[in-house]
Amino acid sequence: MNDLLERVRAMGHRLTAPRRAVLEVLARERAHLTPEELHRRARRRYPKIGLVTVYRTLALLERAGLVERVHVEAHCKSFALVRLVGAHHHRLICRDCGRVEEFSDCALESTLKSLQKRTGFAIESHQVEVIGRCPECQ
Amino acid sequence: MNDLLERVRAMGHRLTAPRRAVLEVLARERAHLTPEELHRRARRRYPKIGLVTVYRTLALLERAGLVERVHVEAHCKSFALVRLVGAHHHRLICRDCGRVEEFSDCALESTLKSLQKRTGFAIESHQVEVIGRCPECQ
DNA sequence: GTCATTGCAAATCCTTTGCATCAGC
DNA sequence: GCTGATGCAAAGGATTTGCAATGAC
Repeated sequence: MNDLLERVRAMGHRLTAPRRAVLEVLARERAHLTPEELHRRARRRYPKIGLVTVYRTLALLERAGLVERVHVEAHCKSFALVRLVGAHHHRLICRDCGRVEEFSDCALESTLKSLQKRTGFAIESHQVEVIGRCPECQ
Repeated sequence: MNDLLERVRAMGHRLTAPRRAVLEVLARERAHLTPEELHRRARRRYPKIGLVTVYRTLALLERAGLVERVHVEAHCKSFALVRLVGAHHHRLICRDCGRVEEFSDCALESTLKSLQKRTGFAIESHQVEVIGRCPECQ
């Protein structure tokens, strides 16, 4: 949590109460949340916070690479904190509670290499999302 | 193309001119398109078609599993035809022209097995998206 | 002829912007 | 105190809905 705050500050941004509230919610809940859900929860910590600020904070955190969109739901409206910061990472998501676990060992290298050979594409990146049910929800 | 039309009809839906137009565009362009782009292109085949019908057709095709959302862009607004129908499949997408290639050999079985063991999640599905530049765009 | 489908307009969301005020540093 | 950040209201987009007219079967 403190490292998150430090990161925001290090990028030259101010550490304001609304930003703290959003980051605290994201860090505490290990799930992906829509801006609306995030707003509702952040309000419990800082009642004055407006939905607009949540949007702006998410945009800031996304630019900073601290938060990413999750693609399980139809419209991809929710966000989750990036934990394996900076590193190559993917997500394992509980379809019931939305809980997010990260992992980095996707073992796709050889698959990508043969794809590249077969299609002629110059492969630049990839994303994996695994859906399941977490131990608690089973 | 004809198999697509047959599928729609087989599900008990009517084969109307607007639906043909949308399917033709999706089948011809090997890329992902937003509802708006799709509308613009479909209009060339059937000028009366409204944007609303494009939305409704996409919803129908998505329910039928013939079309899926693509997640490259920030808001996941675009759709692409599913080619390896029914089968397990993933996408290789050109970041410049949006062209989509499908593949099914992701070789993730052992990765998922060990993930499942490590996290206790009951894994149900996964999706992979690979981004790169196609031969033409390089 | 029947009933699903369409197009239009309007409603409804979701997200972004403009602007005066506020608060970190 | 300077300047970035906030909240509010309003604008802007995207998507959905209501309804009468149309067209597939």
